Amino acid sequence: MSQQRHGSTPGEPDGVPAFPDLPEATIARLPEYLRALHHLAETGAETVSSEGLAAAAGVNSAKLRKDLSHLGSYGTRGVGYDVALLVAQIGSILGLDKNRAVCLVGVGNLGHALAGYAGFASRGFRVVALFDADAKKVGEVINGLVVQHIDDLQRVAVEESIAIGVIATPPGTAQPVADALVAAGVTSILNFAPGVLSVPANVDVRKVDLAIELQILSFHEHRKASLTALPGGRSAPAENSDQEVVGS
Amino acid sequence: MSQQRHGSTPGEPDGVPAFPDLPEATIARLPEYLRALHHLAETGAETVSSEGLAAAAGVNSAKLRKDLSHLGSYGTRGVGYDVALLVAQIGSILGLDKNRAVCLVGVGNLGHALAGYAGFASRGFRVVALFDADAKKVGEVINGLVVQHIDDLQRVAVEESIAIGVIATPPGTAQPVADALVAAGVTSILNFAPGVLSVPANVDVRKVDLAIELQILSFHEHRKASLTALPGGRSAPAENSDQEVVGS
DNA sequence: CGCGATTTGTGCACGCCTTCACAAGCGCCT
DNA sequence: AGGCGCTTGTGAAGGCGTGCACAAATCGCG
Repeated sequence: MSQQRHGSTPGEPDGVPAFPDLPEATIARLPEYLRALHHLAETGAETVSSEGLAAAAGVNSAKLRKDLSHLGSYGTRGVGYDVALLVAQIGSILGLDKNRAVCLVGVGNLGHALAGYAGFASRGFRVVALFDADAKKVGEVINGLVVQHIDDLQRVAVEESIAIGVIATPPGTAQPVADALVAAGVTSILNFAPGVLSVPANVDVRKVDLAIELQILSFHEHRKASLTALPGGRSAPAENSDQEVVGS
Repeated sequence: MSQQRHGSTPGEPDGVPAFPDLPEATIARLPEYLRALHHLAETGAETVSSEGLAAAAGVNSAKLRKDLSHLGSYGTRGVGYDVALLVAQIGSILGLDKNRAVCLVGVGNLGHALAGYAGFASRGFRVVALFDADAKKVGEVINGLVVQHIDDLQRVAVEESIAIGVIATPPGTAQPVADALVAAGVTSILNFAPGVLSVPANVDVRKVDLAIELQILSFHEHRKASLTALPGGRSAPAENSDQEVVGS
């Protein structure tokens, strides 16, 4: 601290700088903090200690304090953090106050579910368009949105100024869809299709592969099975304590 | 190398030890390697170089070699890796040859899609049971499986020896469901509900939060927007090259 | 007004992971 | 048989992230 850090950066109209050098690991945890803070706010809490918020978010309290210190000094020593202030700050840093428009490509099994997922709207995202390559799906209404043909992607993306695209197509068509999204000006992609996408350097891609998650669990299952096979009896597990989350 | 490393560990009936000390980061990448290898095998490739496989999996070739070296010496210098052998080895290490039984709790929007997700069955997992607390959902048939009431979880889990459970319920019921899974003997949980689960130390939990992924993308979108606002004109992006995946 | 209790913010050390660079090994060609 | 090119496997260095432990700061109370 000793630095105020509250002023705005030149070129940034609103009061919060963009934090270009925030550690990636911290960024990945901010949404979790935000969720925990919202939950605390609903219970009427005015302030939280780092210990309390850390427990609610499932992390170490030292890590939480270090993460928040990167955003500036928003706590009061001896008291804790102001819940409402922190909610506003983190939301602003994540750019959630922009109410970002998102489009979804591929309304198959998974895409259908994503189109109706309530968790998106409740956290600052608006799904504004659905696309599919299958003519039989075009025209279908899902959650109040009409499925459009993928050929209309470019036009709609520009009209609605969509910057984030979600790919929920079969693996084979993921790459051409990504190319189309990039051509339409999308600069962030969330990909649910297995496989590696090739995109320009200025486009960010995050991948979610449901089968990979299960395979990682399977490995640990395999490991646990071979451990309990030999050593000095460990049938009854330790008492219920805190969470053990594997991997990242 | 210089060590053979191919023999089995005492207590491990089959030929592949459980690799208790495999780095977590390596484990998380093995499924991606496996997918790339399957793809290569379909195209008829007999062997792959680390460079080629790394490209197909979207990672650095040095990282790939170090990862594979942890599994033993399965490559031939001057030639590359035997695709079929590597597929078998990684599959075995991940425990995918066990054809693991998985149960899914919560057949709402997302759970419905997961129940029909083809990617599970094609990669060594069998969804053998669906549960829900809503009496109106019980009895419904999804993808050939009948939705059962959550109260039957314990009985069914034991009958089918289910070790992996997937939670796709609303946030509020995730913790009781996790408790029920643990009580039924499940030792690995894949959680799609936002929030922190508390489980015994011997149970592994992996979390997938779709909204968090979008929020991370939103941050980078925010950052990019404030960067292009000021500096020496960067409107046209760099040429299409390799992927830039943000975060982990 | 001063003091003690409490909690933040951070310097520091440790460990994990990544990346480079190269020696060791293998196959092929002559 | 020998040499040459190619590729693996790995030692070492650097960077990042985590967690401890403590100084600095704030509040409340006597």
